[in-house]
Amino acid sequence: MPRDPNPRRPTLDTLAKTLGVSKTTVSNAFSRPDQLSSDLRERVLAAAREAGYSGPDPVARMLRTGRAGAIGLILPQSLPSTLDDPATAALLRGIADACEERRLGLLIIPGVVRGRDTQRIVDVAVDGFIAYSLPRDLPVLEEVVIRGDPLVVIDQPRRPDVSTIHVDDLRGAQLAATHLAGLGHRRFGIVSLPFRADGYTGPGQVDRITAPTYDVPGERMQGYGAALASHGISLDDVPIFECARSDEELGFQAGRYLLESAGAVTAILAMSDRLALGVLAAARERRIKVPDELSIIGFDDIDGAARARPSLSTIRQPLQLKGYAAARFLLDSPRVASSQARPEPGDRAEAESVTSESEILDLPVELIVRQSTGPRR
Amino acid sequence: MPRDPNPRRPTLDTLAKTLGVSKTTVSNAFSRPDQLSSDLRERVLAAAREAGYSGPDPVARMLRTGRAGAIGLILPQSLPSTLDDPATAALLRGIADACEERRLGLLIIPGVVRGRDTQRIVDVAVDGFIAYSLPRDLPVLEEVVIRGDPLVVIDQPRRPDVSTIHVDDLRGAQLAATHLAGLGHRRFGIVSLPFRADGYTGPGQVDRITAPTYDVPGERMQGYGAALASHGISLDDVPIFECARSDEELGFQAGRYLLESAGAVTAILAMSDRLALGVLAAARERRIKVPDELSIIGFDDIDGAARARPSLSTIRQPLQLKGYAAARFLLDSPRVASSQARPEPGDRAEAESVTSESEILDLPVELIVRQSTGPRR
DNA sequence: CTGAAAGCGCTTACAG
DNA sequence: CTGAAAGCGCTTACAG
Repeated sequence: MPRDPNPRRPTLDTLAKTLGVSKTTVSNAFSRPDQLSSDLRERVLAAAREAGYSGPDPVARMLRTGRAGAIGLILPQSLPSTLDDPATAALLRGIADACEERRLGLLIIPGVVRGRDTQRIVDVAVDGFIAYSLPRDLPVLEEVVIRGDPLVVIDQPRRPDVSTIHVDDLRGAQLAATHLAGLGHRRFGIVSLPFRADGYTGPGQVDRITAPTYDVPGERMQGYGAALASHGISLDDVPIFECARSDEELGFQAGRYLLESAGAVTAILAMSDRLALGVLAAARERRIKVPDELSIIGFDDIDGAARARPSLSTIRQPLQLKGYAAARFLLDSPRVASSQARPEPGDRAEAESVTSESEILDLPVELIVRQSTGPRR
Repeated sequence: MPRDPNPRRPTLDTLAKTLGVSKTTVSNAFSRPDQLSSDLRERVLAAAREAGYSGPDPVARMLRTGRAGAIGLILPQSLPSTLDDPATAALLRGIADACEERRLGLLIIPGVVRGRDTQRIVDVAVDGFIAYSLPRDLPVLEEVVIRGDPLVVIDQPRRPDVSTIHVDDLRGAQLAATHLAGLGHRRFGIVSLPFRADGYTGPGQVDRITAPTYDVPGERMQGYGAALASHGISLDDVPIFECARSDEELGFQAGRYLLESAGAVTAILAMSDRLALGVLAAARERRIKVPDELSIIGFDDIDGAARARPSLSTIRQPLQLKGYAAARFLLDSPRVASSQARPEPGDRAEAESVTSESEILDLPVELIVRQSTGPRR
C-alpha cells in the first residue's frame, strides 16, 4: 500500500520553511514588493513557482483584511429572466461598468423572491450589496440591514434607513397620463406591474392596489390618479389589470382583458414597455388600429420601444445610469471605499461609527412621444 | 470626549460569552440544529437577534470549511459586451441555470483579455472556474491551472490538461461550406473571428491564419478548407477578412471589403451570426440581392438569425446548453462536489489525489437553411 | 531589510 | 447534549 507523501497544497508557511525565511517575507514578496530586496523577492517568487504556490489564499486574506473585493447583487428574478428583460439587462450593464472601473467582482444572487433560505442568501463574501426591486416585506433585505452590511437599493423598497436609487415614478406616471388626457382621451385602462409578490395576474383588486407590497406600482398609480383627477376622471372608473411580471405575454393578456371587457377604452397606460408591447399585440389581434382607435404608452424606453411597429410612446428612465449610479453609490460609501472595512485587530479607533446617512438619488424621467399615442377620435 | 463602548460587530465568541455557553453551541445553533436541544437553540437564536448577530461570518466559515459556495466565470470581454452579444448572453443563461439549481453563487470576472493584473484576477473566493473563449497564451488561465483550481473551459483554448466543452467547429464549418458549394457556388469569401487577441481587423494574413492564438477560428478555417477542397477550391483563392470582435459593425466592414475588392464573390461564410448580419447590411447598402446575387451563412443561430430579413441560414450550436453543461461539468467534478474541498486539519486521507481526468464534451452542430442562401445564378 | 507573534471568526473531532 | 482546544492561511504592527 503506497503511502502518499501527503502532497498538500503549499501555503505561505510551507514556502517560508522551505526557503528558510519568515512568513512575513514571503507575504511581502507577494503583497508589498517595497518591503524587501528585489533579489530576495525574486528568490521567493521563483521558489513559489517551483513549489506550485501561486499567491496568498484569497479567503485567508479576506479574513485577515476584511475586504472581499466584490459586491453582491440581489436580484428578484432568476438570472435568465433578468437577462431576457431589456430593462434589467441595461441596469446590469450599468452596475457591471462601475465594478469594472473599480476592478471589483460582481457576485450575482438571483431569484430571491421565490423564497430561498434567507440566511444562506447573504452568506457570501462581499463588501456590500445592491438590492434591485424587492417587495417591501422580503426577509432577505431585513437580514442585510440587520447585519449592517453596506447596502444600496434600486427602485424599491423605499425605506428611510437605506440609500436608494430610483426615478420619480409618480412624476413619470403623471407625464404619461397627462399626455394622453391632453390628447382628449377620457376612457382609460391601466396595465400594472405587480402590487404584491404572490404571482397574481388578473383584474385589479382594491385591497392590493391600496396596500401594495411593491412601492413602484403604488407610486405610479398615484401619478396616474393625480393626472387623471385634474382632468375630472376618477381612478375608480378606470379598469386595471395587474400582471405578475413585466413581459409581453402578460401584457397581451392584459390587453385582451381591457379591450374586451372594458369596451370603449381609447387609451392604455402600461407600467412597462414590455407590457405595452403585449398590449400592442392584443390590439393587433383584434384589428384595433393604433393610434387611430387606441393609444398606448409604456414606461422605461427599452431599445425595443423605438423599434416596435407602431413605435411606442413611453416614459424614458435612464436604466443603465441607474445601475451605474447605484454601484458608485455603494462603492463610494465610506465603509466600502476605505481600504480596510474590518478594523485592525488591535485598533480601537473603530472608524468612528461610520453610519453613513442614507441618501436618495432621484433620476429624471422624460416623456417620449412616438407613434403609439395620438388624439382621441 | 465620549468614549465609544467599542461597538464591534458581534461574533460567535461574543455571543457565546454573553450567553454563558461555548462557541460550539452557538455554532451548532446556526449550522447543526440537531446537535442541541431546541430549547437552547431558541435561546441562542433569540440572543443573536437581540445582539444584532445574524449568523457566522461567511469568510471565516470558508477559511475553515474550504468551501466558497460560488464559482468564478472568466470572461474575455466586459460584462456589457457579453450581455450585448446574444450568443454569449445565451451561454451565460445556461451557466446561471446550473448555478441556481445547485444554489451556488456566480462570480463574474469579465474583461480578462485586455490585460489586467493576472494575479489579482484569480484572487477570488470560489470553488472553481469556468473560462470562456480565451486565447491560448493568456496568463490568467495558466495561473488557474498552476494553482490547481478546478476548471472547465468553454470553446477555447483546447488543451489536453483541461476539461473542455465545445462543439465540433470543424464539422460545423464543413457543413456550412458544403451547403454553399452544393448550391453551385465557386467564388467564396470568408468573414473570420479573430485569429489573435491583438484587436486586428482587416484582410486575412497568412501568418495569423496559420498560427492562430484562438483555436476556434483555426478549426473552422480547416473545416471550410476541407469542404471547399473536395469541390476543387483552394483556400488560397478565397479572400478572407478578419474581425477583431463578433459584431454587426465589423461584419459590415468585412462585407464591404469582400463585396468591393473581391469582385465576383457569390457566397460568404461568416463565423458568427452577428458578423453575417453585418454582411447582410453591407449587401443591402450595395443593393446586392440576397440570396439571388449573394448567399450568406452564419454560425451560432442566435435569436436574431431567424428574425433577420432575409432570415439567416446558419450553423446552429446549442449555446445555452453549452453553458449549462460546462457548469454541471464543473459542479460535478469531485473536487467541487465533495462537501469539503479543503481537507480537514488533521485529515491524512487526503481524498487520494483527485486529479480528475480532463474530459472533452463535444456538442452537436446543425445546418439551418433559411432565406439567405440559395443556388448560384 | 527581516522575523516572531498575535489574531481575523469560524468548525469540528473529541472527550465528557 | 455540551465544552475546550486546535487550526484553516494569512497580514500587520512591532522590535530588531
